[in-house]
Amino acid sequence: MTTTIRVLIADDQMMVRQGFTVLLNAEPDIEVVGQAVDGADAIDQVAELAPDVVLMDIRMPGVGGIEATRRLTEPAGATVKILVLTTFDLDEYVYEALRAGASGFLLKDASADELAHAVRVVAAGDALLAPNITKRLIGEFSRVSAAVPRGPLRERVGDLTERETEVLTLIAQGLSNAEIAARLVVAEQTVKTHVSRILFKLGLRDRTQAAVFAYETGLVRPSAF
Amino acid sequence: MTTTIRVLIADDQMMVRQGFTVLLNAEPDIEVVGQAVDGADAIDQVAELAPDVVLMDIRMPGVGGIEATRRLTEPAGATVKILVLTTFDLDEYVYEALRAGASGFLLKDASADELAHAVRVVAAGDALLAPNITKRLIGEFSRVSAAVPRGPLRERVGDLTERETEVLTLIAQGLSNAEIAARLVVAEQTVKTHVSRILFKLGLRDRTQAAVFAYETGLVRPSAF
DNA sequence: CTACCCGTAGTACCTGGGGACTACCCCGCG
DNA sequence: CGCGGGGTAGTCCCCAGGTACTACGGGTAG
Repeated sequence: MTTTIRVLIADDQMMVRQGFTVLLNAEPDIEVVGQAVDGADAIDQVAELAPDVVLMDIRMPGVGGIEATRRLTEPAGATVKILVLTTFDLDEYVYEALRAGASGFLLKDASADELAHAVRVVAAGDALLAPNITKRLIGEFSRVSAAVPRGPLRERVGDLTERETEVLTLIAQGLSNAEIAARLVVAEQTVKTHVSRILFKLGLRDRTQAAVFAYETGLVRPSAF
Repeated sequence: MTTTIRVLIADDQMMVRQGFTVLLNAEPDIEVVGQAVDGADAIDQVAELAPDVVLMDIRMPGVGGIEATRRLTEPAGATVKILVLTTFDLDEYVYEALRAGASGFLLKDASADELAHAVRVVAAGDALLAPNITKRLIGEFSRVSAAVPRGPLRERVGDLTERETEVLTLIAQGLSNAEIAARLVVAEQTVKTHVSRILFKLGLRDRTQAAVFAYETGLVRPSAF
């Protein structure tokens, strides 16, 4: 914590690299230990210099910033934090970068203070986004994870026993009775009994409706989106 | 930008209200115009005072902060921004608050500077989260939306013809072949042909898996409620 | 102690769903 | 002009899935 934060700057434009280097070296607790001109170079230099934080531009020739971020954060033992910097705040970039493992996302018009603060935050293991990006992320998050299942349907799930609920979730994964039986280590007929009771209790006709029911009530959720 | 930012503070603890009031009134561009002791009070005062930003505590007697946030942001014409403040940063609170429409989420241990900065950010229409919360949100976002966005599954839907896609969505609503036939005004056998081709093209076994597929790829979505 | 629920499992039966064909019509494209 | 793909539809066949009914051991609420 008391040691200086070692930073690597990856950007294809020399002016940008030098500008940020000057800005950051002005901070007593931050030291720019290297510069990289593209993604491949960044990966090499990270291996060599072991910086704490990489300031990563997205638009770079050859291996881009997002791909480089992915490769730097992919390995299990990776400890380097990536702070993505870009001129544009296109949604795609942001989401891709975050999925790639970036700890932060700033626009290049950020002030020197903000930049230094961001470096400290990500070095501490936290994350930081430019305010308008945070807003979009929240919006996206809400859109994706909204749909709180609290309807009358949801209630009916409560009528099912624990075992029946278990079977229902397996039905909702597309498993056949035989597969469910194998999974639960019971006879197939037992599964059929459960299935029948589930359908009866929920007032459904067949397993397909049961699967739909499971999704609609939020018992199971789409693993993506 | 030039006008002062009008802030309402909603917290059941008087000490907290007064503390924040003093802190914020020290800022030249921020003015605390009112205080509320619980969610219901906050809703009333917002209607009366029309503040730009509400500092909202989550734990309050009666109508809690999250419910109050929901009611304040629900109406289409709502312009007030909610900045949620809490002592604890439990995940559930954060996600619920963001879904409820909050623009920001800070811990009460934030510095005066951070608080004032946060008020300005949300007043400007952007969003802001405490760093460690940002980190968790990013993690959650990645987890939720990373899985299969551009995966092989999504592509495969493209192989289906228009009619087949139509049939698939009906399958995913739990309809039987006969019902689908009636809906599309064709013979049941025609539906069976479509279903067979759908299963073949998608590499699935039965209509239940097809329904699951439809949900997983986002072709159909849980209708919420 | 009795009654009930849950999970288990069996037998017998019926049908909707799905596979494997074949076939026709229409339309757009080379 | 012929060819191919999409949508339609038919036949034959088989089985997974679902219904109905019975049954039994274990747990627990009354």
